Amino acid sequence: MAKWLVKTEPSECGIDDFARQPEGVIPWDGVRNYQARNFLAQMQEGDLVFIYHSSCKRIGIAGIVRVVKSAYPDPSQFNPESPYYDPKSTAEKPRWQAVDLQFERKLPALIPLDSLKAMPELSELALVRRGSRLSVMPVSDAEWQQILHLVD
DNA sequence: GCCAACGTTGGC
DNA sequence: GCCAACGTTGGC
Repeated sequence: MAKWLVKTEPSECGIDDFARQPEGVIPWDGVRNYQARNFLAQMQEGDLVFIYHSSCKRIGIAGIVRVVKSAYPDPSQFNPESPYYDPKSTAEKPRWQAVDLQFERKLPALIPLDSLKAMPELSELALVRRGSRLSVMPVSDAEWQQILHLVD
């Protein structure tokens, strides 16, 4: 079972949006970066995903969700009304993928970005690399454990 | 709100 | 294929 991290603005869709409907499924769509998309496509049912809050007051890892449906063509790419509409995408050759995510748990406390940056064990994690804008990234088992040790 | 870093686009 | 211009990301 692989592990991942996704960035999100909590004003758009944060861990509390998952917690509010713990049985519900939230499509993770709108990813429009090829590297991030390639990681999305690798996600398997049952994989665990850190939810990272960016561009907000309290930046950091807020909780964990679970992949409940592996990659499928992101419907928003076909919808002219959507901000994620991509006119170059076709049903035959969709460019973008989405997965479905479900609430797993909130962390006992938010893990601030500063704490993550301070850990030498995480220096390879794209999240803490200078200037990294990757919004979907793999997390190794070792990194996952190191991160959880900060709060569990 | 600022701005550095980055990814994408498009002219050549 | 190069690279300048542009738009976006995201921490501060």
